[in-house]
Amino acid sequence: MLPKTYEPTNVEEKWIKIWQDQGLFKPKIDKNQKPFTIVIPPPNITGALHMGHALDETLQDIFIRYARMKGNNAFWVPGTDHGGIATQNVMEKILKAEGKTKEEIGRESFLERMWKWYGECGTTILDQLKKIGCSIDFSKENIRFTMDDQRAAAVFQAFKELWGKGLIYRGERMINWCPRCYTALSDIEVEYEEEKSFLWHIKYPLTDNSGHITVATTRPETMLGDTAVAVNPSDKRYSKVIGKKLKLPLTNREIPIIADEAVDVSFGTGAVKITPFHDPADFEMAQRHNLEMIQVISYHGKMENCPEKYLGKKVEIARKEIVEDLKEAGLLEKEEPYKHNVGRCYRCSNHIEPLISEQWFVKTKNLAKPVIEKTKKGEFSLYPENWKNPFLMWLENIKDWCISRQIWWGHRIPAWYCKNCGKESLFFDERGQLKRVSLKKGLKPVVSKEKPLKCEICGGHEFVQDPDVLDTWFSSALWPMSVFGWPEKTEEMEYFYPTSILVTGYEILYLWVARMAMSGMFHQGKLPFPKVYVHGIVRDKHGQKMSKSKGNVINPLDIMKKYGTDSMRFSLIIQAIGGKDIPFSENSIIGGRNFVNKIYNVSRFIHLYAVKDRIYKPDYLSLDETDKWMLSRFNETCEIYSKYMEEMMLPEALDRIYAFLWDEFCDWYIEFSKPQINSNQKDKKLGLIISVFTDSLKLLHPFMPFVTEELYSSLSGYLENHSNFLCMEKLPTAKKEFSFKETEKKISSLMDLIKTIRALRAQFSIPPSKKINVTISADEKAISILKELEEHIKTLAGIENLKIEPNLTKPPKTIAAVSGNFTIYVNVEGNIDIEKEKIRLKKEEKELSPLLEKWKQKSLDESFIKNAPEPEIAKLRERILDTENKLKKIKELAGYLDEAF
RNA sequence: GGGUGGUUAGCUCAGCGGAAGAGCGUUCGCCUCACACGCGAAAGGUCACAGGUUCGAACCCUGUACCACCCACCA
Repeated sequence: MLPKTYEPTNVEEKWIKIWQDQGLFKPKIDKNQKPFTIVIPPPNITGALHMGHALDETLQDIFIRYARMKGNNAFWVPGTDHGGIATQNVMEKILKAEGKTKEEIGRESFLERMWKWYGECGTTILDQLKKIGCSIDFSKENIRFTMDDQRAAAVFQAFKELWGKGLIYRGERMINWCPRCYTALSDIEVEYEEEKSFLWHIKYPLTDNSGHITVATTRPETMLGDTAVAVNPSDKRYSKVIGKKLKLPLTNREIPIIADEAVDVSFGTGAVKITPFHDPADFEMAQRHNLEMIQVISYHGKMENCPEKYLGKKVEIARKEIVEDLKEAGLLEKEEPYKHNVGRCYRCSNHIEPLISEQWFVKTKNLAKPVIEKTKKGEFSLYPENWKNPFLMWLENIKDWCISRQIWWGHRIPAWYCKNCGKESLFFDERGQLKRVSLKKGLKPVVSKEKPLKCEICGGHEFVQDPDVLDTWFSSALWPMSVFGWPEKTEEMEYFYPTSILVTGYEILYLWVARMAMSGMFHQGKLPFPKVYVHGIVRDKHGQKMSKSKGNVINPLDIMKKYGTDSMRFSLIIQAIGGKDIPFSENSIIGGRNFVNKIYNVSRFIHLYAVKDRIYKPDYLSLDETDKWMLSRFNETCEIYSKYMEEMMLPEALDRIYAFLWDEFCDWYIEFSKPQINSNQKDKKLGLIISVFTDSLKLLHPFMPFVTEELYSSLSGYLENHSNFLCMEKLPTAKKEFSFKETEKKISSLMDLIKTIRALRAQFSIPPSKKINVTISADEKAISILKELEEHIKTLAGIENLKIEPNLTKPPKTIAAVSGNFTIYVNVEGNIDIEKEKIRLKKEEKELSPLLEKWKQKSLDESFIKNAPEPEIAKLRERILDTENKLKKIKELAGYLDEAF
C-alpha cells in the first residue's frame, strides 16, 4: 500500500537524474520543426538563488514545457552572469573575512580567486536550477557564461562595431560615483530613497561688507567646492547684487553672484550655492557661466582640496563639523527639517556621490530609435501591456550610458594606449600598474582584442590596456546573440535567433531588456525576441521586499526541501496574476502542497482498484450520464486551458485545471463512480478515470513537472499507448464530440439536489453514518430524468430507501426542502423541533420574496424589455418562474407543518 | 512634479456591463474502505467615497481620499 501522503524529495531527485541522463532537453537543430526558444536571464554568480529566481525560472519552464508538449522544438538556453560589481563585492567580503583586501593580493590573484569562485558558485546555481525543475539540458557544453571565451568574443565585437560607428566615446561627464564600490555607475544603477534631513540656511557675506546672501542647501559640506552663488535674473530681491562677490565661509576664496534662469525664485531663499563638481544641475550651470570646478570630495568619499581641518574626513563627519563651525561663526541662519531624495548604490546601498569624471559612454539616442518604432508598431510587445508606456517613455528620454567601471571583475575595456604617446595621459600606481587614463591631452586609444604590436603614430611597441572593465549589463545586452555564438555565423544563430519570448522581472526592464532590444537591432537588425513576459517581485506576506537586513528572506531551497518543488511552483504561479508582485509566505504554500497530495491520492485510488499490468481503456460506446458529464467538463477545461496558455495567462490556466481536478473530477466524478467500481462496471469506469486523469496530468505537467511525471509513470502500465516520459507527451486538445451540454445541465441539477439533501441532513444533525429514507417529488418529466440517476443520489446523500413519485403532497413525519423542480421529503423519527423547522422555511421565504419582487418589477420595466438582449430577458423570466415555484412549495410546506406532525 | 497600478469576505487576492467568487482562516458535523495535506455543511461583503453614463455598474466615465511602485537635477 502506498503511503497516504506524497513524499517529494526522492521523486524529484529521481526525475532530475533521469531527464538529464536521457538527454531529453538537449538542443537540436531540426529545420523541419519550429523552434521555441527562451534564453535564461542569467543569474549572477553571487551566491544562491532566491525566491525571485524561483518565480522567473518556473515561468520560463512552464512556457518551455508547454511548447515542447505542443510539439515545438523547445530549447531553453542556460547560463550564468559574472555579475560585475555585485560579485566583486561578494569576493571582497570573503577576503575581508580572511583579513585581506583586494589591493593587497593584487589584480591578478584577485581575478584568479574570482574564476575559482565562478567554478564553485556557478555549479551551485546550476544545481539549484535543476531542483526548481527547469527542463534545461545541463551538460557542460550547453552551459554559457557571460565571461567565457565565446561571450568575450561577442563583447569585443559589439565594442568594436559601436566604436567604429562613433557610438562609443570617452568623455568627462557628471557621473554617479559609489565611493564604497569605488566605481562609476550608470544613471539607472542609482536608487533614490527619501531621507529625513535638514535644509541648512547659510549666510555668505558680501565682500564689500554690504551684508550677506543666504543660501539654502541639503549638502553643506559641498560648500567648500562652491564657485558661485546663483539667483534668478528676474528676482528683484537680488537684482542689485548680481555680479558682486561673496566671501565663501570657512575658506579664503571669493565667489561671484551670477544670474541664471534655472534658479527657482520660490525655493529656499532664491539663492543657490553652485558646486559644479558635485551636483549635476550646478555642473550645467557652471558650463553656461564658465565657472571653475573644484573637486572637494574624493573618489573614496573623503574631503579633499579644502582647508586642513576637514582634509581626509568622511563626508558625513565633515558635514557635522562644517555645520558646527558655521554655527559658531554666526553664519548658520537656520536649520529647517527637510525630506529629500538621496541616491544610493543599487549594489551596496551606500550614498552615491555625483561627480565629474572621465568615463566611457555609449551614445544611445539613435540606438533607441528603432526599438521605439518596433514597439509603437506592435512588433515588440510587453505582457502585461501596462509596461509599454513606461518602456517607451524611458527609451524616448534615454541618456547616454556610462559603460566603464573602475572594478576588476568583468570584461576589460578593449582599448590600448601607447606608453610613449601617453606620457602625459597615463597614470601608474606604485606597482607600475596603469590606474587612470585621461584622453584630454589628445591620447588616442587603439581598440583591439589583443595587445597591439606597433603604435601607428610614434612607432612605439609598448602598450597598456585600459584599466577599467565594462558594465556587466554590456555583456548581458548581447546575451540573446552571444549564447548562439555570435558574431560567428553559426547554425544555432541561424536557427534559434530571434528567440520566442523573454521572461523577466520588471526591475530590470531598462537595465537589461531595453539594452538587449537595442543591441539586437543594432548588430543584427532584428529584435532578439518579439515579446517580453514581465513578472513582479516576490515579496513577504506584508508586501515588503525580501532582504537580509529585514530578516524576511524566504529561501526557495528550504521551501522545496520542506514542501516539495511542485508545491512551491504551484503557489508562486497561482498568485502571479497579471505580472503583479507576489506576497509570499510559508502559509501560501500549503494550498499547493495540499493539491499535490490530492492528485497523488487519485493515483493511489486507482492503484487500489486496478489490477497490475492490465490495460484499462474507456468504452466510449457505453457512456452513462456521469461519464458524459465528466468528459464534457474535461473537454471544456482543455479549451479554456489552451486559450489561457496562448494568451500567456498562466495562473488562470492553472486555476482551471486545479478546479477541474479537485472540484469536478475528485469531488463529483470519482464519488459518482465508486459504486460501479465495486461492480461489473469496474474496468470500464477505471478506463475512463485513468484516461481522463492522465490527460489532466499532461495539462498540469508544465506547472508541476515532478509529481505529474511520477504519477504518469506509475499509471502508464494501465495505458494502451503511452510515452516513456510525460514531459515528451502531446497535450490533449478539446474535441467537439465530447461536449455534452444537455447532460451538463442534467447533472448540475442532480448535484443541486444532492447538496440540498446534504444541507438538510446537516441542519437537522443527522449523522453521516445514519442512512435516511427520502421521497422526491416533481413533475413527470423531471421524474424520468431522476430515475436513471437514482443510484447516485442514494450513495452521495446517504439514502437507504429512495422513492421518486410525481406530484406528491407532503407525507407525514418528514422534513422537506426544495431544489429546482424537486421537492424533497426526508423521513424523520423521533422529535423534530417544528418551530425550528418553521423558522427555517420562513427564513428562506424571507430571503427569496424581496428578490422575486425585484425581478418581477424588472421584467415589467418597459425600457428593460426594449433594451436588454433577448437571452437576458429569457434568463430573468426563467428565474422568476423557478423562484415563484419554489416559494409556492415552501409556503405549502410551512402550511402542512402543523398537521403533519 | 509626472506616470502606473491598487482600494471587493478576518487575511491574500480573482472577477471588469446582466442574481457578489477562490485559497487560507473561522464555526458545526464527520478518521464514510484515495486523501484529516481529507469529506460534508455553514457563517462572513452599502465591492474606498462622491457624482455621471446605461434599461441595468464592483465592472465604463469624471472627480476625491488614502496605499504601493516607477520616473524626474528643484538646491
